[in-house]
Amino acid sequence: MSSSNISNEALNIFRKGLAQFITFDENEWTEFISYLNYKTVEKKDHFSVKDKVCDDIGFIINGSVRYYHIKDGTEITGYFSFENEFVSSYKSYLTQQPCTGYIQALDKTALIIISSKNMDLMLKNPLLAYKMERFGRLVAEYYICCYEDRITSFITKTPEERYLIMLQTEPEIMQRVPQHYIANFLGITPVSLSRIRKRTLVFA
Amino acid sequence: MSSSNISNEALNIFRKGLAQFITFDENEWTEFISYLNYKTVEKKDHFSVKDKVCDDIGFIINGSVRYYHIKDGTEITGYFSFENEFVSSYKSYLTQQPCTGYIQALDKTALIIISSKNMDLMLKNPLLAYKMERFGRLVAEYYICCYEDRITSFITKTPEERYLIMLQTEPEIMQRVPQHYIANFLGITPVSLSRIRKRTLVFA
DNA sequence: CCAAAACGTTAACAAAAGATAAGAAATTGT
DNA sequence: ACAATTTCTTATCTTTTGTTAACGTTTTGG
Repeated sequence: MSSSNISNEALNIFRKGLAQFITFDENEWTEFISYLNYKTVEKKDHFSVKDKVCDDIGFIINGSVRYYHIKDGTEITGYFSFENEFVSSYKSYLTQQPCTGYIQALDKTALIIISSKNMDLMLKNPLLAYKMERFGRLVAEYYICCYEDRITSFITKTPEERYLIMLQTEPEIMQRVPQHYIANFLGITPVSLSRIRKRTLVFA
Repeated sequence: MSSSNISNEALNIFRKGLAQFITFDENEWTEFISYLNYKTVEKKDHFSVKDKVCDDIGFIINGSVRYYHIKDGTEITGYFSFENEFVSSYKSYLTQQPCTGYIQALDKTALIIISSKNMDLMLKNPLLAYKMERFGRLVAEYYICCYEDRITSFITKTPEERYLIMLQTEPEIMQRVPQHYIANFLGITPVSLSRIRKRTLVFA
């Protein structure tokens, strides 16, 4: 894991990615980027670890990560993040409580980082406060929608249905991550997913 | 379903409930409450219905509601809200897309309502905009934490474990809500929950 | 390039959950 | 108070999933 200055290329990618939520004028942008850091995480290294507070929210410039828990000595992968997405152990970041799981890079991953300290400073900086509150609101609302869908699928769908839906709605994830992580994500074992695949005979 | 003016008692309950997220000075409060409505929903009536946009977010003064989907003609209850909690079909409210499910009162329920139109107006009202952005952020972040926990439990726990944890962490819900709704909430059938209860022999 | 590790499939068996139906118990509405 | 409805349990049977282990393939790391 290394930190350094941020390239203009990375900043431009970030600015485009943020446009989904908020845009800055030049004054604001200049101020905003003074609060950012840059970090790279080598493949298999960890972005955050269990029992430590996750102090950072990251925006992935390139690479990918998974979030996993350990249960009975076995890793269980709960979600993934890819380029142009945020990654954090949100509950830990937001509440400053220790993480219950790990975030690990699946590839060498480059991120722009907003530390919780810098986020707090921006929320107190008159030039940025309003926009950062709004930014935080819109990002949180975006994730609420994602999470709501996911919970609904656990409640109303069978594992097989969740798999078939995922094939259609998230073909990218299906191709980029190992199948046993997908199984965890769907809430089943890798063996069970292999059987579902054989049963449904839908190979994308 | 009826609307009317809001009693001071209800407003005080609301103000206390909001204090978890945000406080208002008297000027702000006077302005804020001019955007609120009051509504009662009779037992078994609906707060929001499938295929219509959920235009309201409600704060429950008293009563309770459940959120359910219909799958193959059967109702599947996804969550509950009680006194001093918010209720909405959040994704529909936030994105202005039609609901995928129903929100129904379990008892006669009284709510203070923030319509999405009034929320938009407050977000444009200079006296309130900043605080409402912040309020929205904090509420959304609160729900992200709840949802994250729930997804993690679907990924890492068995139905039996989820039941036992729920007994400990949400005894209130267990007592107030019919068991077959709890089963849905846990992601299993009512018959299966009955078996788990027999197996574990833990009756609160 | 080779050994080790990781990954996916399959099989066999056990455990759990789903589906359906029947009946008891509790609640509700009139 | 009592009939109707809802709720919970139980039983039976089927389907699915979990568990463990074996095996072949692919990928990884030196």
